[in-house]
Amino acid sequence: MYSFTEENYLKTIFYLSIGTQEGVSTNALADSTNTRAASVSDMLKRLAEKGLINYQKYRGVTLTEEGERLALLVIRKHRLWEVFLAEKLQFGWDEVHVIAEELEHIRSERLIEKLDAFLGYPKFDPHGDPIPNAAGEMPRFIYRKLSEIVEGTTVVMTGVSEHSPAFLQHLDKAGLTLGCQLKVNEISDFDKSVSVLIDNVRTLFVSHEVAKNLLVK
Amino acid sequence: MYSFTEENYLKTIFYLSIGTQEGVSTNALADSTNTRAASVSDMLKRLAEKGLINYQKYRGVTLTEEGERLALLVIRKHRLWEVFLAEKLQFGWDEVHVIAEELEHIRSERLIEKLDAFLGYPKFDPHGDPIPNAAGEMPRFIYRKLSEIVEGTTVVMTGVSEHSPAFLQHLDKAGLTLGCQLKVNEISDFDKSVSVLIDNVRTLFVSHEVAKNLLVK
DNA sequence: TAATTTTTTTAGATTAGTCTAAATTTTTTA
DNA sequence: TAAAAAATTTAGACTAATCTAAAAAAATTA
Ligand SMILES: [Mn+2]
Ligand SMILES: [Mn+2]
Ligand SMILES: [Mn+2]
Ligand SMILES: [Mn+2]
Repeated sequence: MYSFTEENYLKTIFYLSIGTQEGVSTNALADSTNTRAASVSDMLKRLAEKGLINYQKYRGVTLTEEGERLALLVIRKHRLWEVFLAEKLQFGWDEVHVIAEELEHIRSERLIEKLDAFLGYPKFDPHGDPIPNAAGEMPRFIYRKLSEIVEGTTVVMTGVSEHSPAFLQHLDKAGLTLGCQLKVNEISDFDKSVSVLIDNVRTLFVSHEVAKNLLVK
Repeated sequence: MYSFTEENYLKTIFYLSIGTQEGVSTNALADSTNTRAASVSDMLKRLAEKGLINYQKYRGVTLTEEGERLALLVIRKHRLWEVFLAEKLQFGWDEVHVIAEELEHIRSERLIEKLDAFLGYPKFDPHGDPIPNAAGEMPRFIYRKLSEIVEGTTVVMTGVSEHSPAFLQHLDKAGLTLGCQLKVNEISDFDKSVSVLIDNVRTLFVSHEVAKNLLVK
């Protein structure tokens, strides 16, 4: 059994490892976990001891196979609870993350398997992120950002790459939800803002900042 | 915000206080929390400091009003989660307690109010125990034990005073569930076992040990 | 490549919660 | 009511997770 803290470190290393081969740096971990580099060094020693990370002093860390499996099981629990909160308890997609941060540490395999069944074996969480399976495996989808789509193309909104309540509430106000159809009418030369036709019914201007964080397929 | 450990102590003091005016002893707490008396003494000092218990050295403890309110809020969460696990996830009433021991510490008022609504504002948990309200108030019902019912009387099973999986599984095997009607046919002079007519259809012999732990009205 | 800056690790403390062993207080017994 | 037993508290240590300050290593810059 691993502590909440250890599980959080594994999860953080997993997220910081995405899209890079290099090890995650001590400072990056200190930033993400709101601790100091010294505390991170201590924890890395312990996680290495337990065979969950590959760690050489001053060299950064990567997860071992077992470490990644554990990280993905925590992420599985996090995302399943988010689905529960959003679909069954009617929480907004901007509210579910903080609560799931606590629920993800509840230790009962049977609980999570039954929850999965109760939810109808969802494949994605409320933000469009894929849910790992019970073996700790997660399909990797490669989506493009709305900001990279050329004029005239029609795409579907499949996810977000920014999960802050402020951003998600902004999308709510704009009426941008997962699954909506987006036709890129025009991209402004001036500020790269995007004019999009939503679900063939209304036109919306999306700032480049927002477009960068909308994942589409 | 109080720690898991502090919440567990409050809950334990609450349960050990039931049916007595006297303070709860250090040893009783050590037994119930699987710690040593010395550890309990330490914790009692801290809880007293925070105004959650009335504590004088060597005299045992009682909860203050605030301490009792907090204990009842933890119990509220525990019992609501038990209802969720039993009714929505199809866990047996013998399985829900251990999982609820973890879930009861999730800190989100909105979560528990939404869970309450989702469950249809249940009044009792799967073992027949009443669920405190959001203000930390709990109705007190006084039920009798089946072992105290005189021959010829008909009663309804409303709860259990023993919550071990072994006992609950035993009741499952015997087909004794909350709400069933029990007519006391005969009480044995020899071993105090009770012959009961269940829901007017079948007769069952219930040992005194079991009868003592069945609450009826 | 030598000096400077940045990053990381070590050293030494702190806090919550726990322990064992010893001291103290209360309760029971004779 | 004094001695013995039981219950409780104190003393002193330990572990996990954190911190600040100092030392050491790596990376950058001149
Ligand atoms: Mn999340
Ligand atoms: Mn977490
Ligand atoms: Mn319970
Ligand atoms: Mn608990």
